[in-house]
Amino acid sequence: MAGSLKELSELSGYSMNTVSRALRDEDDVKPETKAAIRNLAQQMGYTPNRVAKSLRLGKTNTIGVVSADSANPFFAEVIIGIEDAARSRNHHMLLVNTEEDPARELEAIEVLLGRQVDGLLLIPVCGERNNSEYLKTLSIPFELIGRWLPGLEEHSVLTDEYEKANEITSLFAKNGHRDILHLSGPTFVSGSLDRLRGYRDALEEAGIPFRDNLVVMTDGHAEDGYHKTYEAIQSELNFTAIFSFNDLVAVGALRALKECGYRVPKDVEVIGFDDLDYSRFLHLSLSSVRIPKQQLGRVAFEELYEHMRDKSKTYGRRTLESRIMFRETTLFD
Amino acid sequence: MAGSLKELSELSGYSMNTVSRALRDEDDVKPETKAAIRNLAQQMGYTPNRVAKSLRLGKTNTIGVVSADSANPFFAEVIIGIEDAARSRNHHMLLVNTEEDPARELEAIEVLLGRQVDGLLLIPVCGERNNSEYLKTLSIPFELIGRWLPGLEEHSVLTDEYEKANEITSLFAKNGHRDILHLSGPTFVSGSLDRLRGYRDALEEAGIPFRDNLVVMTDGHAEDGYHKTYEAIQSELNFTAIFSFNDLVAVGALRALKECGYRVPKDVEVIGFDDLDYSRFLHLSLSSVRIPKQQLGRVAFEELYEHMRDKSKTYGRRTLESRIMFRETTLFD
DNA sequence: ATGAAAGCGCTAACAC
DNA sequence: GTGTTAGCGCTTTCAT
Repeated sequence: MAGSLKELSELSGYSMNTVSRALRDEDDVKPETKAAIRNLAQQMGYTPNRVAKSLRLGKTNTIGVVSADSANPFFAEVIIGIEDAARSRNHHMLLVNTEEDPARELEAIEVLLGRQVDGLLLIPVCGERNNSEYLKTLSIPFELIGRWLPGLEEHSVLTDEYEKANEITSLFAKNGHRDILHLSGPTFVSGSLDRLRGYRDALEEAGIPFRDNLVVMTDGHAEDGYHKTYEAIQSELNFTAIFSFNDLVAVGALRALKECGYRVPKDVEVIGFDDLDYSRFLHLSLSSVRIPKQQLGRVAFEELYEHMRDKSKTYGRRTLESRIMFRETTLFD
Repeated sequence: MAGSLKELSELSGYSMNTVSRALRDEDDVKPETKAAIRNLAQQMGYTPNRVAKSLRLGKTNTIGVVSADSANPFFAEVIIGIEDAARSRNHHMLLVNTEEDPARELEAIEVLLGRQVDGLLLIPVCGERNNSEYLKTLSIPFELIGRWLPGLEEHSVLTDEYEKANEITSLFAKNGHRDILHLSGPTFVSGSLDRLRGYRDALEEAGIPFRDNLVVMTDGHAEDGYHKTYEAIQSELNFTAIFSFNDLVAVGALRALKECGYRVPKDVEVIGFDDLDYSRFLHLSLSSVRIPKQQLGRVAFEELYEHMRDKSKTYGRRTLESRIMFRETTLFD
């Protein structure tokens, strides 16, 4: 396997330079020479060493992807989109997970820089101890996906979460609901805030007083959705509709409702967010907001790619549109 | 940012060699020298260039991960496990997706080799047109995860799928079921075969004749599970139990059963496979086989790591144990 | 159309 | 303890 230009040079009788140019199909090499060299290369199964190339060129054709939560099916889809776009641009992806830990995120970025990635795509850790200040000092291009960081809004590719949260809540209100439980996401995720704001503003617009205890924070997973809903019911918190931070939490909530004898959507209407693949096939197909997950990844990469090609390009926020899917857990359509 | 040893050398007055050794904390450098150099490095925010290091050392501390289906929550978990183990060994991961396409897989491996990865972890495409012959010619270590390839069994880290499939089917049989529908996985996934064999052998052991039409192939996703189950019911295929290839398919099946008026588990018992996170929280918590997904990834990496350290080490198959979780979609326990 | 030589940033072998 | 030198495999001037 492998081999090197030097080896090819010795075997072919041509200089390393000519061999290099021939293999890269430059056009100032005589066709016959080119053919001979390429033949030889093929024969000995030569594979160019991209590490050497990267060192020489000061460019690795590699991006770093720093994900806060890649077990989440939502981000798994986003990452597929990134990979897809990267591949079509001849780039690769070093993937690092942070488990929502800012220290790990910082470390990840540093080590990726050492590895000379050409750009960075992050699903960043939000909340108090975020790395926005550090990110601002970076000398390579970077984009944030599905989340935003104060002062770095222009670096984000987002969706219309506020608008959809607002719309959902407004619809509930129009349908006569006054006690709408919001199973919110963790505060360290910026989307939680956007969705909460949408909820809150919609209530205000509908003239319904906002009530603290109708917002119950979850960690964004099914298990917590289940427990928090269960507890809410036990504590005799009355509600007739649930706007859930995401589908996972909604699945847990549906389970708790069922165990407590509530019928969906008759007694309680439920809507999720994200629209995961299987949500449509649940016992009650789940109403949700369809976010273009793969596209989020693709757009983020393309945006990053632009900045890698033109370092002077200015950043601008991108917002993709999502769509509310009305299914069996809600009554309206 | 960045800088280089040369720069540090000039600024500090020491030779590049000394600088290099100081930064790597070798012990034949005078403590004061070391301190001075490290200080300076810190000051100017020096980050060692790992690309240059890789070239020099002929070692990248990077593994290639070739996944056939990383949108699948099952493999998403596996990949978390890989990443976790890799990180603790100071390795990184180039992730490439193949979408079950052997041509893409081949291309992925080739380009990863060009990138000088030290080892390869694959969730390989199985079936007719697989790349097992090519894999055999590889000069770097590799491991297959959760799937096997003929002639490369020793390179796999697997779970006891056959045994659990057998056990499940036997339990159904003991419970009096004679018409057990198996929603099988696609033939291009080796696990489909193992699970099917387990089903088949169990029937034989129980003296129940195997019937072709009780095995319905799916693509492993919820949507197909739904459609295939729906069709099976419409075609008046009688069955009183379903052994599903995985949880996703089972979710689809549960939906179809509900739409057709069957009650689970009274009319039809259902069991899945894999035990995804949210399966416990479905309307009916799903009985399933809990596969240690992250551990699968971790063990595979450790196995690979051993081989990267000692190229002469012989390969041996690893089989991890899974566990059947009895929940509400089945009657036995 | 082809070749010679330099250099990307690093580490290792060998000297002193 | 520290310095000198060579070289990993590649591309890029600059000659010829």
